[in-house]
Amino acid sequence: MITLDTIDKKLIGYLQQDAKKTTKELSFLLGLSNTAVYERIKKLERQQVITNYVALIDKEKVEKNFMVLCHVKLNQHLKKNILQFEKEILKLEEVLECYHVSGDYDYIIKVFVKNMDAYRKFLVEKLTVISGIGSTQSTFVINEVKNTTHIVL
Amino acid sequence: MITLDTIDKKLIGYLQQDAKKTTKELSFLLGLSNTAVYERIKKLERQQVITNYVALIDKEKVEKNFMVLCHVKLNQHLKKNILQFEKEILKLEEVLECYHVSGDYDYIIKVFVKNMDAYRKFLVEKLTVISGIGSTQSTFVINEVKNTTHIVL
DNA sequence: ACTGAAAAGCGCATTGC
DNA sequence: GCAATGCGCTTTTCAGT
Repeated sequence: MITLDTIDKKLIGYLQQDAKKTTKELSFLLGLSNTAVYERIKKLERQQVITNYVALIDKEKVEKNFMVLCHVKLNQHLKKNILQFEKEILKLEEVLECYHVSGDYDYIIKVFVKNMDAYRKFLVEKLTVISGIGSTQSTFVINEVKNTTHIVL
Repeated sequence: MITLDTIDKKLIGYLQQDAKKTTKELSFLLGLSNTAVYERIKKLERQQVITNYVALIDKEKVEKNFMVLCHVKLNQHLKKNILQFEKEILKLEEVLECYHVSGDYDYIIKVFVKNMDAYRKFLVEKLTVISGIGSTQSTFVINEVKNTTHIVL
């Protein structure tokens, strides 16, 4: 079992906000030595608490700011259909997230495309061609109020 | 208007996968010199195409892997209610994402907590105390099939 | 805009406290 | 478990094309 003390949690918090912070800066913020901070980061990486470091981009600036939450229902809950659907979804680059959920629908997927036309194309050419899909229902995002990757511990 | 050429798009792709890649590695991958890559990255940062660099963590390892998609309906669509709700949501650390959406509900929020008990507490103590909220409907995530921050250009 | 080389700063490993 | 040293690499700058 992994146990994180207060300093680890603070450290993870800082790195979730800015991965480019140097150990020097972090050691100042945490009131620790350079080496201590370095060892803690390496440990968190080794334990796979920190999985990776990524650049985040502005979706508007790259014209991928048309976002849709699409509810998907399979027509039969056969293991074969489930595995097939999940395998195909992983391949679709327009789908950033996919969750198997409780309730009326089986999956909720988050899709990013350029505009409505691109979405229509995605729907007819990529999503609904997956075998086993019963129905879909698209919920369009009018405004992104909040979107962060920062999990507060 | 920002225009990105093929090299920029490739570069953004690499950095979205691994922000720790050195300019040396990138220059090899892109077939450019160190400085050329460096200048392109700096330009993308200046243009705010790349907004920031973050560490991603394993939600299971930090015990925040109980995820709920909660649909929220306001009782009246007054500008006052909307602004109030959006302001309060920004403050809730359990809410990582919030979208104003079309359809039967007004907002969909993505919530990360430890377990069902923590979610119940979040619901009664933090979410439903926001004035103007009409109703909520919680959709529980059974399994995370896909979750990436990588937008393919 | 790209190249190449040279300076400044940081990461990383090691030593000793 | 922390401070200090030193090497190597990376980032950053600069002159030149």
